[in-house]
Amino acid sequence: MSDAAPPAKRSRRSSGAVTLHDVARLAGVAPITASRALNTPAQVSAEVLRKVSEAVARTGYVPNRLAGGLASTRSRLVALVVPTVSGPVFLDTIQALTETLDAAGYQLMVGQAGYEGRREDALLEAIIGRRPDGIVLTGILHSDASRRRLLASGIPVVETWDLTPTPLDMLVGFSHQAVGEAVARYLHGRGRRRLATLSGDDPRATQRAQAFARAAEALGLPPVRAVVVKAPTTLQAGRGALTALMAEHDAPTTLPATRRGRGRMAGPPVDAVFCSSDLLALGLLTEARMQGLAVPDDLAVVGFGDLEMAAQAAPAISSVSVNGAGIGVQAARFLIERAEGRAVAERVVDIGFRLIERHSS
Amino acid sequence: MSDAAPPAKRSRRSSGAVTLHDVARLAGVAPITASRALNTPAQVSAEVLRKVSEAVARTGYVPNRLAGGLASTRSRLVALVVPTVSGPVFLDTIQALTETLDAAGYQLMVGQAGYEGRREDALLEAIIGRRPDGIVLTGILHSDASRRRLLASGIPVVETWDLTPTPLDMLVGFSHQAVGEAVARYLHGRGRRRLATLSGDDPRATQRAQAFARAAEALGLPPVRAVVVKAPTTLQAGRGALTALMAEHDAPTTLPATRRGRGRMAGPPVDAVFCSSDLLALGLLTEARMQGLAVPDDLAVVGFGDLEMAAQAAPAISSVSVNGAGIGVQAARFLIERAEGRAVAERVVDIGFRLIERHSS
DNA sequence: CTGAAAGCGCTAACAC
DNA sequence: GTGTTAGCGCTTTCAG
Repeated sequence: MSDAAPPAKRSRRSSGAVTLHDVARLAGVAPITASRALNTPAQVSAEVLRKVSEAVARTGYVPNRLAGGLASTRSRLVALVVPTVSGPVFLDTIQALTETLDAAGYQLMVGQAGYEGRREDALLEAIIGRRPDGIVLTGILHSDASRRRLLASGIPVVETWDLTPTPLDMLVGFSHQAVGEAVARYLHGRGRRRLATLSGDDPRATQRAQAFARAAEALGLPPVRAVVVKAPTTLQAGRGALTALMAEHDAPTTLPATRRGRGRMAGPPVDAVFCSSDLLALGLLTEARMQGLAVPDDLAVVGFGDLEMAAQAAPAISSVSVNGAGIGVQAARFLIERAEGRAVAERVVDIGFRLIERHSS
Repeated sequence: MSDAAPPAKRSRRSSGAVTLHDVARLAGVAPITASRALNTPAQVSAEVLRKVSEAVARTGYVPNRLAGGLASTRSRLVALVVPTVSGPVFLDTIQALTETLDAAGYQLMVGQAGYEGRREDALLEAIIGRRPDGIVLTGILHSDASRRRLLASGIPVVETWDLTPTPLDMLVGFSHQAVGEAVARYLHGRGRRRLATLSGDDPRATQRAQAFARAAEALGLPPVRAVVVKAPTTLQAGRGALTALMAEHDAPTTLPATRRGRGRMAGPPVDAVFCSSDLLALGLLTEARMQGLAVPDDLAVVGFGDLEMAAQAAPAISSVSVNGAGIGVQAARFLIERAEGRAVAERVVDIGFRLIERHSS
């Protein structure tokens, strides 16, 4: 551009950092050639490759991915939306996601939507603005506005940790309904009759608890007592919930009022609890022991998430195990495939779950 | 540009998304005016503001932050480097960081460096390439090459969770040495004489353990037995370590060989253990109880991190509490100040720690 | 295999 | 208050 007469007025800002131009000049090639040496080394002669590498090393050049992303419409960035990072549940997924993406040259951006769903729209706008090559959602999307926005953006999306017949795009998760049913059948099979749930108030925990209650009813069991605590769940909440669970008066249930009170038996009102997290389960178990309730004899406890602490507790806590890392790996693969332009054949993966039986039930 | 004759050949790619141009055209103003309406509404007439807002709403326009960042050299992105997200220790910091940044309109990008320090350089390059407005490091930086790179990039940096006389830039943390000393003095004051450490092999845990051992020596206590496990620490590792800690033969210590064996007394070889995490402490405590060792009578246990589980364990575990959220908030503030162009007066904040005494010691 | 030109979508500098 | 112009640093397109 400025090649001839005027002293090439160094206008405007310029971050001051080394650019591809500088590298190219030092290597004695055109900028585009330097670019190719870095991005598609196969397309360039050995000689050029050597000179460019040397220039990069000498200058400490670090490519500006903002510029690259703008020019190529590929940001090599993947965004993740979690309710909060402070729950241990999604940690394995985050870890696996980061590692798998990283191995393919992508970075992960994490956003917290909170459990209220309040910030979801704002967060999504911030994410879309960065033009990520993919978005991973934990759970399925609530707001309709957000759904439309996402669809309009054309960015590949993976919903995770849930299953729905109407996925936005791609999906890797499992059925919370199936979990609730499996646990109910299991406890029934172990001779438990007075079932209860202790759940955080997030949508997925609620789904499990409701399916659990329905399955219990189908098995001919009395109404399931349901105690709900605020998400994210804590040990403390688990401890505090014992009283509510064991109270003699009728606790709120998910069944119609006409059925309440039917089929009550003598003895403690509850002989098995399905908790929506291992944290709740451990808290409950701790408190039960302190109050002289025998686990599992008086009370069976089943958790969810299969955290290390569930296995290491005394007694060891039965729990529903989900392959969180597997979800992360699969989600990353989906996105990478798409980013590389390959079409994804199977867009939905049910990763399943396992009920791990331990001493608490 | 193309205003006259040729049919303005719609060249090249164009992501297809709505751009500021489209919004401006619809609102009947120049692009820069639309830009101002969005970014600095005070500089624009009410009439223009209304028309632009309407155009944005109608088109579903989401600004391309890649382009904005490139043009303004402000990406509104902050990068965080953690060893791994799978440890609960930094979760509060991540949470607080995300929230504080978010409130100011910044996004957080998370990178995992691993505990090996192997990936650190590559990760840093990936981060610098995104031209974030700030970088938060957990711990202080090891590799010299990385230090130079970071310095050269000119990006504001906050080191956290540690203290050093030679910070790279800004710093918010606490002294691990002071922690080790405080715990040693505390246990000595409680009448414990045969001290031990159980630590992950990360640099900060090692620092605490070594300071603990030196302080014990200064107090005239026998050599401190040191058991080291691989980071990240787990409950399992804590359980497994009991045997090594209680073995009668000499375990490796951090003191010279000539001092070993001096001052040995009758009874169990160890009567107090300082663990580098609450996970280790809880595992140790669980195993001790199973083997019939009374806590705290036979064995005092102190953890680190003050996780909820420490307080909720039975017996409740004494622990060193660090204000992880405070670290996150302060780090975010530092970076925001810098990004807004304000100079940061005090560049180092010692956030301190508290030893929480509970039943385990 | 290498290069020149054009422009991704936005904002900093000046004008008016 | 608003517009014009010129890039930010890179990569695509098209030509050798």
